[in-house]
Amino acid sequence: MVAAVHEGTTLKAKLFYGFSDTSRLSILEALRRKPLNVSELVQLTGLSQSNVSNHLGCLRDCGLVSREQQGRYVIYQLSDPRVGELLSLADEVLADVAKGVYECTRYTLPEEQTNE
Amino acid sequence: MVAAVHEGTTLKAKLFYGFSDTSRLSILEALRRKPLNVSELVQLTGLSQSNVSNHLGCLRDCGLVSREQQGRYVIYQLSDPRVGELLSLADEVLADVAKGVYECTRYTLPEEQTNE
DNA sequence: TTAACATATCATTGTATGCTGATACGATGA
DNA sequence: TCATCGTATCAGCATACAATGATATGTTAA
Repeated sequence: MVAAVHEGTTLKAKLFYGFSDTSRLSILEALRRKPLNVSELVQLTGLSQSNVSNHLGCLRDCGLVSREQQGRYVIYQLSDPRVGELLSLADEVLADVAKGVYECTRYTLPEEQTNE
Repeated sequence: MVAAVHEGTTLKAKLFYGFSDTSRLSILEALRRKPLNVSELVQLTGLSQSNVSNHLGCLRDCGLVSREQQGRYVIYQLSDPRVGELLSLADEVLADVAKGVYECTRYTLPEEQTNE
């Protein structure tokens, strides 16, 4: 390991990493529509409470979502509209590249769950 | 695990995962400027040949880069201009959110390598 | 065919991290 | 204060995957 990895590259990798997990993506997609508290997110995503909380902590640390306490609820929302834009652009790219991604066997699909 | 994870979400996660590694990002950033063969990428990124080849295989499987054999060289290039756009948009988002991502301790920084 | 170069693949290993269950913390209302 | 609800944190486990080194495949030229 000798090469220069721009600081920017490291940051970008971390940013993308925030989006690279189905659980976190589900959370972000949900928040894209409107702010939600943790319980609502648990309901919508079907993830465990601790799991959601963990991912929220991570997303918050990275500045992708912001947090506001309201009574005993904590409301989360996207901290920047461009977070949503990134998701949209990804959708567009996927519209063309989807087949490739779909067939990509290098990463493990967490088993296709195509209900909804 | 009961909840529905849209197929689209899974795909998006995989797409982002392609961008979530400094090695792959370095490769993509390099290809963003112009098509390159593997040896050039090895040189530019400082990664080992097998490592670069592995990542290229992954990026290719996912449809993010395309491959063209030219004599004994294999030229790689971004398969879609929007791949570059995603990188640009990420840069923009980072311009505002960078501090947060930088200080995000949930993910391990592969030790800051800020030379270049 | 053989040598030399370019790229791809494979097995292995270490590590990072997602998930779970239990528990702690915090806020509200009785 | 106590009970309850909502959220956060922690330890442990299982697993995915990045990196390495060795080797295989493929291409060109002599």
